Amino acid sequence: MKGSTGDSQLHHITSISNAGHNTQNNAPLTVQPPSTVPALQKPIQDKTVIVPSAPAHPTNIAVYPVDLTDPARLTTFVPLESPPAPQCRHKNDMSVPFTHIDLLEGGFWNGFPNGKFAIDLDYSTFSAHKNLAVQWATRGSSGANGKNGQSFTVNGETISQGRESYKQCLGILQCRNENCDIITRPKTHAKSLEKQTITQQCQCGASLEHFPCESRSYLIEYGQVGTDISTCKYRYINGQPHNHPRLPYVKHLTAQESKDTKEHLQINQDQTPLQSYAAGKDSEGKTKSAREIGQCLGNPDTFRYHRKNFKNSAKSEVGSSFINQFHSWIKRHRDEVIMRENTVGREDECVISFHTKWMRDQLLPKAVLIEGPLPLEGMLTDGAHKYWSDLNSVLISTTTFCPGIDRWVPCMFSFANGVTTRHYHWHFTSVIKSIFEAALEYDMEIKDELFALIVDFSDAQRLGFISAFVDCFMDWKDNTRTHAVIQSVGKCFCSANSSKVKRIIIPLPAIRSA
DNA sequence: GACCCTACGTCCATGATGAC
DNA sequence: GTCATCATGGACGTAGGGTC
Repeated sequence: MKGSTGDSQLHHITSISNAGHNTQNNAPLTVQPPSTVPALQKPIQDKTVIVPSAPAHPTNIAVYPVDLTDPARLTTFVPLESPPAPQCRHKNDMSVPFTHIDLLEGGFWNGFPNGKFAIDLDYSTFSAHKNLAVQWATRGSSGANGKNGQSFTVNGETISQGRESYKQCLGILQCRNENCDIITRPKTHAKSLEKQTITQQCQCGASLEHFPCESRSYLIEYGQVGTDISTCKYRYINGQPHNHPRLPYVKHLTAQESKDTKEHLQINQDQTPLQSYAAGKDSEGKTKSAREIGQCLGNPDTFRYHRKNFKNSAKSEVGSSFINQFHSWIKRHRDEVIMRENTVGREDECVISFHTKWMRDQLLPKAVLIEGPLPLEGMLTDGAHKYWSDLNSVLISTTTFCPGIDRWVPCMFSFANGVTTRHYHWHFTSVIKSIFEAALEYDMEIKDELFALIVDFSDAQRLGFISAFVDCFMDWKDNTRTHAVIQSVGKCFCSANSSKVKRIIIPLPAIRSA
């Protein structure tokens, strides 16, 4: 959003300096560590206790403010009484306490794992915790997997045969000014980090110094059956404790924060983005603001980004979601929208056609509606394949030229779940019946010229039009012609398949006399 | 380690709307 | 008409995974 910067992300946190932060693209968010937090580090064996009385929403920043303990607090957890045997081929899981993800402090993956521990997970747990993504600045590597004829892959039956990757922590950037405690997030690409260290300045104007960190975590993926990722298993091994504080600027929502954000967006669907960002509502009144859900939502654009993703995912749920949205749209515009063919549950093809009265009138020859000897304009019909979020569905539209506004305008829209002859049959049935209706309303004679459409070059459109043309005329109470004659008229329209309407109009007198 | 690719996340220009 | 606010979408940098 224009004018918004990362400044606003954390201005409600008292320990954080707002000065000078812009974005990750120029000046990374920097923070003054709280002076009151003691830097107490104990051996890992003394830290194996869950933090008591975990809050209801442990990822809520209002409950868990930015922790800049230096060095960062070790992750607390309850170790398994019967840990699995170490199997890592590089022995990285030797002498490491194992735990379960629910036994970590707060009972969730917070993105700042610190200290030696290991976890075995299945795919559903791994993905539910966002693939154990970390908030540390890291540089990853897939190691020697697959190199030099080695056969370490995700399909390996055991951990020692699995694919191993690691994430190397890149530490932090600290200000060279002794009186400045501002911490800056290092860039992850080697060249970018080098440039950042050389050229970038701290908010206070002093230069930056890179403090590397030796902490490295490992992930082994194994046991996958074929390409079915849901069968994959994981062993995560966290490395040595980090020698620096947490980074003040987090990049990702945790799994719980994602869930909270989704709920927040669900509740506030009818609100504008800024309304729902500022404060939501539920049946009991106001809910918390988006920035209280997660630290990275302090940036309104990040919230907007997740909101867009949420709406897109909702759109892609083509079942009841689409029906609800369409129903809601029709309700809002029931005074303007005229529903035409609706084959839901009636035919094999799903086609829902609709337009407005004004669009219906555009289907008639323009000379009727606008004074003056205007020529009959043609109609173009085409299907847009990427309009709906379901790529198998098509928006079929018939358009015509409107001299009054000097623009091509739509006359009929159809949602269709395909583009077969029958789909076009139902779309053109709507078009032809609408022309009947409009012509009768304007006391016009029903004659073939009214239906001089130009169809596209596909057989489906041509055959669909002929089929609809025949059915509509056969059903017309005043029809005196045989099926064969009507069909020949329809074919004649389509045989003049051209972008020039004049070519269609010319043979009409002969047809009518046939 | 270098390079490539892609998804993610943020910035920014632009247009719509409403208040004054 | 001017200005402020908000919404939208494209551009672009970054992070992370994959490959060599």
